[in-house]
Amino acid sequence: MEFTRRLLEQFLVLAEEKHFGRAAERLAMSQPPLSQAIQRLERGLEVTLLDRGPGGIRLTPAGAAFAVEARRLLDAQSAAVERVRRVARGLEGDVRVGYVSILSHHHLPRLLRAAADELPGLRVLVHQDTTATLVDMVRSGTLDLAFIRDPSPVTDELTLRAFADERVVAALPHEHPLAGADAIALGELHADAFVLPSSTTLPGLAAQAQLACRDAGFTPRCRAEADDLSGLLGYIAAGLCVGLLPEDLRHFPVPGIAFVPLRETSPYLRTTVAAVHRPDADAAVHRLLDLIARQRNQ
Amino acid sequence: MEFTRRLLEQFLVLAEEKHFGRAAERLAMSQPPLSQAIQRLERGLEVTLLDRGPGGIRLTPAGAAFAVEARRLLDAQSAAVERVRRVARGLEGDVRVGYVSILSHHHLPRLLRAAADELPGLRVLVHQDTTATLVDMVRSGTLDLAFIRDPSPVTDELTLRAFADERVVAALPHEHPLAGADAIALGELHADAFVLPSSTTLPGLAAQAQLACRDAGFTPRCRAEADDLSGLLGYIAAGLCVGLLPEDLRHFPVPGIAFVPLRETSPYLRTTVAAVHRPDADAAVHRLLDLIARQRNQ
DNA sequence: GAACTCCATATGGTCAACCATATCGAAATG
DNA sequence: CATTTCGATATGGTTGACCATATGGAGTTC
Repeated sequence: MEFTRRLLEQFLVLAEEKHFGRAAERLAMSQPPLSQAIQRLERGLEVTLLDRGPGGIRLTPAGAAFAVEARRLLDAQSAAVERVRRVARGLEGDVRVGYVSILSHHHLPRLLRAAADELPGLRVLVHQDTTATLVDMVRSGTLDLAFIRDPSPVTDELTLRAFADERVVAALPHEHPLAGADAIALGELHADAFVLPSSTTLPGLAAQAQLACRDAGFTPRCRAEADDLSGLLGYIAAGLCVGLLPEDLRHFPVPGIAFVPLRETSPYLRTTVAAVHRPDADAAVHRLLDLIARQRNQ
Repeated sequence: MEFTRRLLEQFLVLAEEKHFGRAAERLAMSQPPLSQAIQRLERGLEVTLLDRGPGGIRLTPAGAAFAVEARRLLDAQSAAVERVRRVARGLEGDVRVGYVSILSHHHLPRLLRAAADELPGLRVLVHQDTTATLVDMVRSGTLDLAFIRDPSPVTDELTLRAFADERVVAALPHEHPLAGADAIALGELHADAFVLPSSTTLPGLAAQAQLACRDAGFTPRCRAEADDLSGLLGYIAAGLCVGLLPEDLRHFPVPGIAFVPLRETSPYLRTTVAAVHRPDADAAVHRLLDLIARQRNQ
């Protein structure tokens, strides 16, 4: 016994019409095969669905129940097909997204909000980790997509898309003598203690800071390293260190910290946000990437 | 495109094995037709379900989604069949049951409790009305089953099953001089005012009371008629009337009323409870009737 | 009782589903 | 480069699903 859509439809029409002849007409077929189809159905279910009285037919209670179930089965099938097609088109489903801590306050929430608005069927599962680990997870397929601050460790078969290019600015405690300046030269910080992103979490940003300072004629005294954003900002807000950080942190006002632009225009004082994914990423990932690209143009 | 159970099963096994050869083996078929079946499925859905990489296959996100949906569809089908069969066997479904008010305190709740225990899948929809209306509703198919006190109006094609035969006893206000007696003769009430069931609601019981009194040598003075049980009992408890009522009302102690057996053994002083239904009633009704029959033997 | 209604049965034809065997082609392996 | 692995393709056969027309048979109606 197979519950062909056709068979279910035949029964449903018959249940409505309560008349083999009229039902057959609506089904664009002749009456005898409809009789046979319903008989097959009843034999398959081992249940009598109709009371064939003279002058027409009536549904048995089982028949009425099956009419409901048949409708449900048809709907369930259509829904299943719809769902699968939406998943295939990337309009529904799960996307596992990784990100580094430093993006958690601005770029990530912006993306999540946009995704929720424009791709409400998508479930974005987020995971924070170090740059290297994220890249490995994308490579191995544990993540579909990762947002990193620094493309340096991405060398091989992965696809990389930069989507924000920002200046690095000085992050100073409010009590720092230069905290009120419009702009400063990096060299003015040569005597300060620095907090740097840990080289495992954000290798690129840490290295860039070193190089920028070298170009400015000094080696930064590194008092602390921090794994994550709140660690970095904590040291600065506490007045213990100064930092060199992407200017997007401005969007997230932290009490006790002033962000001051630098006069230098070195490539070491610029930083990008990039999305990494496997080139064979599925449709949902591409939807997300498109969304990012569109956002950038706004 | 039809979602044959076979086809869904084929996909599910393949999704588990991730290998056409092994899946085909488990499905007791050779590999090529399995390939074709999956291709048909993909063409039908217009969705790629598998990534055929060298060294095996992987499910696409849509494929994974469809695996879930396929399992659901199969389960839904089985559930539908199960449900319909249970309805056909009378283990599930709705039964519309009518009853007269006088049964509401004892016989009906007993039945409902027993039904809930032994036929938990059955939904019993109850409706209270007069005897005549109930019988009409059963005849017309508005009700499946009705419990009445008095079979008199059931004359035609309906089936009747008596399931309780009880004495009629005197219902006296506590302050009545005979309220404390072990038993009384009906004649002792010849001077009392009576409350009788209304002749529309319970025609049999009203007529029986009249006849019993006539046999005892007097015509009862009827001070009141009541449509329902609380009306009847209300008049008695208020001390305004005496009544002749089925002894099952004892099970429902009413403050202010004493039930006193009668010495007479007239057929007019016996009353039955009966179930009425159409002879072609469905399985659920017969389950209920069987349940009543079994209860009676306990 | 003749005509009619309505569903069941009988018979036959078409076609797609389903399966098998044999073979191909691409990629990985040693 | 030969071999192996693994899925796709080619070809052919069987079967059941599905439909049509013609007919039967029970019950109703005039």
